[in-house]
Amino acid sequence: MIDYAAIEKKWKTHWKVNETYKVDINEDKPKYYVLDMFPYPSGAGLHVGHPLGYIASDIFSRHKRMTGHNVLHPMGFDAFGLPAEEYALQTGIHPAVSTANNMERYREQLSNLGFSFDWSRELYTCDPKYYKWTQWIFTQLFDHYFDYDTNKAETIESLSERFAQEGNAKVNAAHTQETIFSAEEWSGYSRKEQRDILMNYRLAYRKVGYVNWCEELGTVLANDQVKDGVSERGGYPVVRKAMTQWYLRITAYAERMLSDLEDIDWSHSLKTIQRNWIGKSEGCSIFFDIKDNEGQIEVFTTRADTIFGATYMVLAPEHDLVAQITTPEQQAAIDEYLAYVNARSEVERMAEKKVTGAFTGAHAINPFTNEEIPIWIGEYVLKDYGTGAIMAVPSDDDRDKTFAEKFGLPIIDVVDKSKYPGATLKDKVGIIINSDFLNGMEVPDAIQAAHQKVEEMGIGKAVSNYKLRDANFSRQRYWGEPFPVVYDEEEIAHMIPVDELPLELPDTDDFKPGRGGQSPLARITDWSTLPNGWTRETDTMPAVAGSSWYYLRYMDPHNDDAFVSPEAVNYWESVDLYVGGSEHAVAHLMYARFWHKFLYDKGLVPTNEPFKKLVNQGMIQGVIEFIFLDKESTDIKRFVSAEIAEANPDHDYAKIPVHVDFVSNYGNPQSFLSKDGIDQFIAWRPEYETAIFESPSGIYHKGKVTLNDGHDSIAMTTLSEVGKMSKSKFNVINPDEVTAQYGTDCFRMYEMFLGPIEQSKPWDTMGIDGINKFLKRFIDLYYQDDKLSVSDAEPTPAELKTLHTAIKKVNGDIENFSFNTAISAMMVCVNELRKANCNKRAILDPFVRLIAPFAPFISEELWEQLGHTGSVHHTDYPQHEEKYLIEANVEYPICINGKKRGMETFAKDTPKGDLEKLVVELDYVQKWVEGKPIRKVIVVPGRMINIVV
RNA sequence: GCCGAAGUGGCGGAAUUGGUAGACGCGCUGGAUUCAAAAUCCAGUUCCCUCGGGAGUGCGGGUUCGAUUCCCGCCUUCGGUACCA
Repeated sequence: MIDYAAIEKKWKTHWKVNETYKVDINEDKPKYYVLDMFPYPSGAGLHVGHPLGYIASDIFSRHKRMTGHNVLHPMGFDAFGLPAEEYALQTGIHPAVSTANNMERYREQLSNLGFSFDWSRELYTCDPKYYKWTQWIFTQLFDHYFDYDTNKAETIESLSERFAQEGNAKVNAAHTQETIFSAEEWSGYSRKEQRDILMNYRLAYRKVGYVNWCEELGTVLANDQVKDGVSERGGYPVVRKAMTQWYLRITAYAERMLSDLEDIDWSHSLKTIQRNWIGKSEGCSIFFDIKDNEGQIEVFTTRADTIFGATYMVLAPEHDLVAQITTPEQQAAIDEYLAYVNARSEVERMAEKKVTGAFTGAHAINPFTNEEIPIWIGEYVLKDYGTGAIMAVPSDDDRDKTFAEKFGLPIIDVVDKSKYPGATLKDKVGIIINSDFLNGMEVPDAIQAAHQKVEEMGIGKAVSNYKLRDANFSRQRYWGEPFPVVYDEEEIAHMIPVDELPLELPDTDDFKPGRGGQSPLARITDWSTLPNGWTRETDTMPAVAGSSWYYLRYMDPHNDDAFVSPEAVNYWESVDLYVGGSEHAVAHLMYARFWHKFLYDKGLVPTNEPFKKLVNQGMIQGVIEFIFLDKESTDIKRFVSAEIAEANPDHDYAKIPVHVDFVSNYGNPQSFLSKDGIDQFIAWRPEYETAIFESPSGIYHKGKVTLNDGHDSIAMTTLSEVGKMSKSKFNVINPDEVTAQYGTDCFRMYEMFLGPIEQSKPWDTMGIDGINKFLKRFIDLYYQDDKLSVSDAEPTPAELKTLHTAIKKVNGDIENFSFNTAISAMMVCVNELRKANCNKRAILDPFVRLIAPFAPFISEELWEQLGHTGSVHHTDYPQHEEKYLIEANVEYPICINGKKRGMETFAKDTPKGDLEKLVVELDYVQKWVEGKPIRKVIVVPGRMINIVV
């Protein structure tokens, strides 16, 4: 009997002392970079869901290593983040302390799972040595703009020189600059004015944005801290508050991020998510004149063909023109509406789609009809999409139609869809009517014709628009990277030079927000105010900052002179295989691609994309168990079991989650709370000490059980629902318990055996004993009467065939990330070797190496017992030899009209023609044919034979 | 609504290019061993059946000698996303 705990301890120490998994640049071997997504070290520790991807990537890494690659497989922590700060607010424990503790726990748990990380490369984002370079990359983004003509980032100095020579009219760059100026005007601007204009071109820039502001809590809230328009904590109202914040101009890279998706090996679904998120739409921008006003309204539309049906316009409530064009008579109505909009949070706006709006009193001129059309404002038009203004075509757009109907605005039909039954307003089909020169055209042609006309008239041009928005990069929080930014007396932003970085996060013990929703850093005035009167930026960066480039730092983690050395990055290039959850599809994976492309433009990295291949692992879900609280019970709380609640669907019950540790038959539909379970529940939730627990089996009250007839014990059945495994759902299963019982290797293989890696599935340990038995039988092959017993006899052809079949299958399956089938191939191998009583070294020696990536501890132990020195993980992976797989005979299934009727064995080299004749003469074939003519005999060599009658 | 993924025994799942449906494992049934149990081992296990067979991969069609696999139309579940002009 093998002592798993002892060998795990032994080899963990051995690997650490001997630096078994340490890796360095080695030009003699092909490199391979395998990366797991950066974990956030939460206080709850690892649960059984986390390791799923780590186990898969570890098996893959070990396999790559054993097939001659120099494998970089690092691990570290995404250590800045909101949970640690919230925890600090509740407990007073400094985020640096709780984060360090959590990381220690993670490190321990991860190394217990036998992962082959090179821990000498560990990094964490809250380390000043690391965030020095996060800050430095930010300063680089600040110093660059994106030029659409060169299609890459260029220095801001070169832009400044161009402005001095020719103004900005011809500059084709990503920007938020609203005015056009000449070279002369530029030279006439003050230093402050020039810097403000440059700010509108920088890749890291400041602008006014909106945050979820909660007055009562005095703080800014993240979207997921807001529920139904009120704060999750306390339920206080949340409004939108304007604040000047830092943004990253990710939109500049929209087109490149979209087209480069073609070249990377990511799942189809992930690419689609990113494509939709970037949301390219092709259309046309058109300027509308405003009656009695010099300004113009620019709109973006994909349906320029419907412009004859544009009977009014709508601006976003935040649109800059609103104040200018509102007439005195309408001022009150507009003010009232703006107040209403401001009181509504983003979330609320999305949740209830009410039709609201107000008339500005102003009119625009439809450039095609020359009609005056009213200008409204309405919250369904978004400031950040397109131009923040639309031409409304109520006859051909659902939202415009609802709006027009509510406010009594005119509707002109411009598209005849009678030829397209079933087409909705969204479909771009039909024949144009009531539209002058466009009449009679099909919609797609009319769109082209309208674009051409718009350009001829000089009132706009065909453009692409993207749904993607620039990234808000400011957080009014403590636990994040400080911006390397100081402001002078004119509020001009200056970057801190690299030799003065890192700008360290100042220490404090007060994590409450500063005044007016500022970051806690704003209260540390001796830090935020400099001796010369300049001030520091007091906001901090979001968690995505550190995770946007960490994969590069692993290549050269201790470098104080550069974010990564050219030598390291030219060797390791980029991540060959990235494994992680699809929940990062639009945040982390977008930002990292954006940063990488910027660094590529600067020549600082040799590749255009950071992650060549990406595999999404599924989630391991948990089962959440509930009992039902009668909402009408007030004095004495009354709980009922799941079947009582089900029987009374009209009664009002609250679903109360129960900690899964108390539940008997956990995970089964018949899960229940026994008397002990109820006792534990009450100990856990003392507020229910006096509650009554009612089930068909009896009643529990204050520790006493009254049983109903026919029952000998109480069972409160619980409702079982599959859901996310989460601390808040009380259904977290910790891997430590499983590994203690079965051993780490068993746990690793069981998680892989559950099914395809990309599929989500609920955790249950029902089948773990199958893996346990398999490992025992595997080890038993090597032992006789508790002693190692391996013979040097020649293996039989059958034994070699068994082994090489497994070798072939396992190699292929690992490459395909199909670990469940690789394991079953090894199971088949063990079963067959057992039947053959095989204990031959020539078979068992390769088998240890074959299983090594899956079961690193057991294999290492057996390898040593077999008398080898050196780690099994540094040996060569077995490769199959075709000669052992060749069979002299083939067993053919014999089918009549596609139905299998029997099996026949023929020599492998029997000619097709002979097979056809032999088969037809078989007794049972004759019986099935019953004299009917045989139309055809199909022989698929090595596969099957089909007789068609 | 839109986008994506997936529907196969009692359960997790397998079937590499259209070629033996249900590998492997769990569970269950029977047997061996045991005073007994656990553990272990052996055998069986898609469903129906008149023991000849018949049906069968979400449902309904189609292509094919042959379809879990390809095509058309639906249904269900899960995940993402949402006033995107």
